[in-house]
Amino acid sequence: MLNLEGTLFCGQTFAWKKIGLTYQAVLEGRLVTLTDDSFYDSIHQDPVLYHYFDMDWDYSGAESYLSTLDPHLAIYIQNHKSLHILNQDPWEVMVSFLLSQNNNIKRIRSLYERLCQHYGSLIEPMWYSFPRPHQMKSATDAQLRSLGLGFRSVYLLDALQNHHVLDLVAEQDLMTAKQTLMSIRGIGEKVASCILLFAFHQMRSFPVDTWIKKVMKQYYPNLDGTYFAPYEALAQQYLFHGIRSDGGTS
DNA sequence: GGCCAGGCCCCAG
DNA sequence: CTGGGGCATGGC
Repeated sequence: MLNLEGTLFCGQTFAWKKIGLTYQAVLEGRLVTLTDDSFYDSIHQDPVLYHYFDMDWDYSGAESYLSTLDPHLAIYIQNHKSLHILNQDPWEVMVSFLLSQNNNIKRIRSLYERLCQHYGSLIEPMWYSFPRPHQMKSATDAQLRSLGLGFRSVYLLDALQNHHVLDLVAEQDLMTAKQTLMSIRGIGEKVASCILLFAFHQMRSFPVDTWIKKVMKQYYPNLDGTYFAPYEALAQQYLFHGIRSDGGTS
């Protein structure tokens, strides 16, 4: 029983909107509409969605392991059970998390949407695809700044010029892949970890942002992500989503 | 009206 | 190599 709202709004993707009881986003060139009730019908009729929602990974096994390992995680997992890690497009994830630095999720969403509207393709009235690199070829620093990217503008321009490194990353081991990604201006340790997790499903990845720093300091002062091995990424998602939506566990 | 946001770059020590 | 200031912008 996948936690659809949690999965779509825990900060791993910025593409989805909730409108009434429906969840909508443009995915691979078409508008997808889901509801909690019809979710399983939808994904079983659609291999693209089935893979996007990562239905074949053993989430309940990992949840059991983490719940037994740690009492704080047990609470967050109970409260938000069955968050999945999506299989997203690497270019889209790279850009999204370039925009994420020193920024908040609301504003990341709005920047993401502006990029779609200015450079993407119109799919249906009001709905645009996320732009492919070739669609942004003419983008200039001034233009991107006028959309509100600020200092992140030069990072996106560098990513545009070097987007082909994503082809290498797919073939590389975790450490090498991270180094490859970090060769792009504006991609450091944290953003690289997010790309490896959200686009390449590296479940050993453990992105550390300001929220995770806080929660690690409070609950695990002498530990790092390896405490949660081999499910670092899933633990990270529950800690991040849990601390932001519930606050502390006690 | 400051403070902060899914950080990173750069430069001083 | 480590620490900390600066960075664009806007939601709160």
